[in-house]
Amino acid sequence: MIQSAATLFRERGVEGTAFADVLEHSAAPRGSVYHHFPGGKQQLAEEATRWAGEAMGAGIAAALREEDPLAALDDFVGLWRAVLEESDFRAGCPIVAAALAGERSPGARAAAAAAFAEWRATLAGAFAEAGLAAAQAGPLATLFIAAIEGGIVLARAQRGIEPLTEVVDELRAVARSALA
Amino acid sequence: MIQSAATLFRERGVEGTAFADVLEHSAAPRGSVYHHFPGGKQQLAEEATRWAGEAMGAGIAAALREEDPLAALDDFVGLWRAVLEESDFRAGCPIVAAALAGERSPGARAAAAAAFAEWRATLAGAFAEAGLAAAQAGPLATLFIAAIEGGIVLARAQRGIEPLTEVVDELRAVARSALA
DNA sequence: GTCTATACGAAGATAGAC
DNA sequence: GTCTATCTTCGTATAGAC
Repeated sequence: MIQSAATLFRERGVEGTAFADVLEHSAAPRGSVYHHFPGGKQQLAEEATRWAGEAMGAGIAAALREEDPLAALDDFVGLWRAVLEESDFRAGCPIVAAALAGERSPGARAAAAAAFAEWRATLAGAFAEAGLAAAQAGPLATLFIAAIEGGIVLARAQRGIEPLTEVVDELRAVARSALA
Repeated sequence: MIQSAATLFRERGVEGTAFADVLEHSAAPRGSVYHHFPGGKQQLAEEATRWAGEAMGAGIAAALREEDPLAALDDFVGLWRAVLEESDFRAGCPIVAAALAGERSPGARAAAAAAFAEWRATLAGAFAEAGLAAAQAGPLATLFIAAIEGGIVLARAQRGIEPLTEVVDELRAVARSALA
């Protein structure tokens, strides 16, 4: 159910996703929602964001453990490319959706901030391991996350993969020159 | 009224903004809404997005006409910093909000794509004028837009300006080395 | 615990008077 | 053209039976 919520947040955003949609999508029992989520939609949004953030963070960490940052970047963007194209550019990042959720879901926003911070730390660690000074690894990690997320937004807007491709090509060049 | 809609989209997104909110914010006459916007909320969202996109595009073009890309970047981000801090990090980019609007506002999404494309062309032109090869100016412009928009999302999530500052510092370095 | 039914409010859209 | 009143739909949340 948390998983379903995260999936729907990708396409419709937090505000645009109704409780009934989540129930339908997850085929969960209708009557027990407020048993498991006494905090209502706020709580569901928060837990879904946290779950998605940690899942993606684990994926990032695993990739960076097995390969260098540049190879991981390619893999990661390949996944995004698949998500975008398979959804006809309707699906985006659930963490971005949560970050932009309004006052009605403050918990989701906080969970999004935590996810971004975790990703940044992981990526910065990998950059440092690859030889970058600590003071440079952090900001570079922020650039990577911001640019990729922004590239996904642009790709969704124009319903084409090119913006993300261009962003990643540029990031690759930046990382190469930074790590050189 | 279009202006009010764009303002509200910044904070609440397209789905999160109610018609009544726009009326209240703009102090516009209640009864004549469907006179001016027979297409309802879809039409309002589309026109507000187009208006905001053109206004921001004009600002970008004006800045790039008077100064070099690096100086314009600083000015532009200074404006964003003010918007973010004055709104306590609740306000973001209305074009991003429109890009993430669901199926219920396809016109807004299209207008967002047009805005991004226009900005990209303007910025790429400035990079070319500054001496960059045409084949490199376009992708670099995409990186700039994606990274800044992503930085704004990150800043809103963590309610702090640092992500945007870091992104811009990195972009400045990238542009310097590209234009060198 | 899970179900159905429903209360309550919000939001988009329309009707008809002025 | 602009107003008030209202219709309908939808969405969150709750109540009470099983």
